[in-house]
Amino acid sequence: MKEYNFREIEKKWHQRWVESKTYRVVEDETRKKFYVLNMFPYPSGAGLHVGHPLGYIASDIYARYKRQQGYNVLNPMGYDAYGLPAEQHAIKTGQHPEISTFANIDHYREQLDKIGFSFDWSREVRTCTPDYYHWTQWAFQKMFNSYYDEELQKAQPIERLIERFKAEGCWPESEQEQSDLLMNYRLAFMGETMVNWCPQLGTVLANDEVVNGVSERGGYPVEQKKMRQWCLRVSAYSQRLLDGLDTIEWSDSIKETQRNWIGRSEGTEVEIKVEGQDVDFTIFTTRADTMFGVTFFVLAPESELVNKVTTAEQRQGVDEYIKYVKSRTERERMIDHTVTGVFSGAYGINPITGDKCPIYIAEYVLAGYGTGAIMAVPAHDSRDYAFAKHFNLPIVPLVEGADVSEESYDAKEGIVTNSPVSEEKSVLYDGERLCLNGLTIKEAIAETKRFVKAHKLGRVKVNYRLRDAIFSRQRYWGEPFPVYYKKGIPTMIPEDCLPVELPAVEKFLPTETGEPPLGNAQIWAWDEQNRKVVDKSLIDEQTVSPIELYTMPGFAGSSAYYLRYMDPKNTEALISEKNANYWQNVDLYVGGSEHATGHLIYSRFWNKFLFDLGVSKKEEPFQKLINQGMIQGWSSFVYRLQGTQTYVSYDLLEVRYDNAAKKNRYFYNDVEADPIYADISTVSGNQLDTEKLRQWMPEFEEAEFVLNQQGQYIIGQAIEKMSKSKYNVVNPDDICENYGADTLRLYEMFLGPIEQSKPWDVAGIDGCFRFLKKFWALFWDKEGMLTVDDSEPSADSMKTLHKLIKKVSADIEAFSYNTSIPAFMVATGELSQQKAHSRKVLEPLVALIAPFCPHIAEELWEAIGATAKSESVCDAEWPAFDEKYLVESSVTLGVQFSGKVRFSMAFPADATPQQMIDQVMQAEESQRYLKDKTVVKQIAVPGRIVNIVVK
RNA sequence: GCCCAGAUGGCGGAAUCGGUAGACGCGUUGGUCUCAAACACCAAUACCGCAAGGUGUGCCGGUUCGAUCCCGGCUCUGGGUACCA
Repeated sequence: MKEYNFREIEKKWHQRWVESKTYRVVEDETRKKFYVLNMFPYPSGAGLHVGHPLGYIASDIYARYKRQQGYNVLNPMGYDAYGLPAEQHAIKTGQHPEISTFANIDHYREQLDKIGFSFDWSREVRTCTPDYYHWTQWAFQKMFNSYYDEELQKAQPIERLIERFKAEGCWPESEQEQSDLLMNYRLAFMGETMVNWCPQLGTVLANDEVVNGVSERGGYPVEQKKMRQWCLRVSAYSQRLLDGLDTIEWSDSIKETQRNWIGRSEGTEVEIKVEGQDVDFTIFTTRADTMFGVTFFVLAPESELVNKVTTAEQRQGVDEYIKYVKSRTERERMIDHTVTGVFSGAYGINPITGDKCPIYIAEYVLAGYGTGAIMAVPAHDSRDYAFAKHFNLPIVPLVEGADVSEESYDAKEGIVTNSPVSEEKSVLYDGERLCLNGLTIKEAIAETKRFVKAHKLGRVKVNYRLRDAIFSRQRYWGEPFPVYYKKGIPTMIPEDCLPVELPAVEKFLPTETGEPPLGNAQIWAWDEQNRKVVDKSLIDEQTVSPIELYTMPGFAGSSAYYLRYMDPKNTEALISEKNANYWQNVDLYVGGSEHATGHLIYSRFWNKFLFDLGVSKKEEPFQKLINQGMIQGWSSFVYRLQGTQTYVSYDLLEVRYDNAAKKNRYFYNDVEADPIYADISTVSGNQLDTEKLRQWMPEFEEAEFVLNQQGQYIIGQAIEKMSKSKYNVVNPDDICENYGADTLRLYEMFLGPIEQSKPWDVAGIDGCFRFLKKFWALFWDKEGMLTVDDSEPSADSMKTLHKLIKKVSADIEAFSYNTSIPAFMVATGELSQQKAHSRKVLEPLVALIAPFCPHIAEELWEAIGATAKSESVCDAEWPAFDEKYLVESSVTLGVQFSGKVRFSMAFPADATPQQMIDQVMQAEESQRYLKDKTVVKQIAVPGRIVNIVVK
């Protein structure tokens, strides 16, 4: 038999695809488009691991399938090339980050090419190249020059706002004041905001880059700091970001995550007067029904009101408290929820009851949400309750039957009472008093809103948790801002001078004076007259001004890359009108769910802005989203006795659970052993190759091992995310080498549902490889000659084929690849049994497997001299399903007695229920189940079941 | 705490409409081939039982002729989020 020589086959077709530009995509108005996209990778030094291709393979199968259906499929790939690891590598080695980044990209490309993707590499983008970040800078400038018009609910040119200010007579004289005024409206603006400052990384971080109070990358502590930063007014789009979720096909869980992140809450703002002072403040509440239960007010420590309100006697205490709050890191605040706070000395007046209530300052109220001030209702809010108990403040229950002696009653269910307790406790407004007694909580909220609105005590307000994104970073390896400071006023470098290229620097660390790394750049000033970047020494504060030293964050370049693929070489625009109209938006986007509150929010925001500008043609960038699960790695541990070079086999250790640290600790003769990662290459099964470990890293050279009785060193194992630092990365290269790309593709899909995370396990890979060999064998006889002929296929073969077409088509549409591979296996077995050699069966079979295993498909397509006109199987028509081949004359069904299946029986396909029942009642097998029994009921559903209920 | 998803053999996982639970692969066992091993191929494989038969989709209950699937109540696991008023 002709051998399945995958190495030769795959090499041949990789060359062929490159030579004949098989995957080049050209806009073609006569064909329907389909846009498939993968989240582009960050090219890390560790290279591609087996987790990366999971999503790429899934989308490649879909792309190839759509292409065989006749769609013009755009399936591009590129690199998210700016990032912290490259910068840190540069700091360590002094080598420019571009060098390591490009080297990593080359390595990625080499690995990707082995797997046989149908990417159109002519459209590759890299976020760090000037021709790409030109348009990142351009979009930033557009945002700077736009504001969000609340009436039109869309972005508008800032000039319109200026005209309006002029018309209303509130346009200031000085340039500085004009700039300050507009900064409150621009979609990209400079703001003095509390930022997540990471001292170790020397930069600010966005909310989604902070996880559990430490930086996502590196895990360094993060503190709150007030800084002037570039921000994007993402919050302006809150409602549209929320509404858009209903129009896209994403998983419920990721939509829900985004809804929570946007955090819309409808509530009421109420104005509170401070007793004896000419100050009021506004509180926000979603529980307007509890106005009668307010016993104190609380301000956030960062609130500007704190200073105004604090009385002289309390000044010292308040100052000390503020100092204490500032000293706490984000992390400490998150972990430690002990009640802290201080009395300001002032009292606020409850406009509904007329009561005066003390105003406290406490860190449990956040400055960034609502108005930074709350009314506290300890009876019905657990946080207020804890605070009231701690400071001995009164607790007034307002819901019938609510017992608040032990804890607050937070539920929004029940009948309102005590509201008001008496007439004196309710202020008269225009002859009306608010009275909520007897209403449900829902009704009471609505009634209070009406009352507050009617008597101008406040307003109904919708708040969003979503914050504006901080858009500057104190780093080198990012997009430079196309901004200079003319007399201190941020000014845009003219659009036609873009891109402003990242300048060269000697050192990638911040300067000695604490400026960001770009402070090291000598040629970094803007000459207005000559319209170019010049040496800093020329700065004269007239026509030559300093350029921004910040760079843009990681999400800048990744927010609109999908648009650039539509027209990657365009030097005049981000995309041409023609290409934008043709490709519209991404039909299928594949990537990890970990981007739910980062990239996938920023991208939607960015696209909505470009949509308002008319550049993007669809309001939502990604119509359908599939989140591939993570492929986890098996991490291996060896256990080193503390203070020694002795490593003890896992099975000899005593494991104790440390409740305080919430982790296991290991002991050998009461000496503690620390788990240390060992590289998976030093391990086979659960045993360590001690020699390999000694050679792996110098720190193990002197290692001594305590082995178990069998003379083995057993390792500890854990399933974790694949990561370089855990030494559990399995790369796809070895699999390609040993089994071929087609087997790898098949196996990764066969592993389980695409959206599910699962540990990498090579155990089943042989099964996939065997299948491909069997599939290959369908086409050749013992002498290695083709067996394909032009004979008429048997009915059985046609049935097998069409069953397969139906199953595979439905599976691909549903991204359920793991179930279509078994279908191929079964069909292959059947066709082999049937000795099917007819071209009419085998040719469609090759077309069916092409999306999964393109190499073997191409080879067979060529070998059998496919009659279909397409040169490459990539363009082979997707076989049409025909029901007629599946029509059966009889149907075999399970026969149930009292709901229990007893035997199976063949029925004519067109039998009526009565005929089926009759047939069962007369059947010999039935008699034993009918004996001595009474028939209670007879049910038959054609094609489904027969059930005879007996007693 | 809140939100979301899930729980099926020794393992990964099928069952897409409420109708024969366990497809397919791995593993295991037996066999063929071989001097032998590997490869390959064939057969068996949910559990208990010699068998007839019985029990089985995390647990308890419900709806139904019939429930892995629908409803109510739990338990556990994974993920997200967390002073958001």
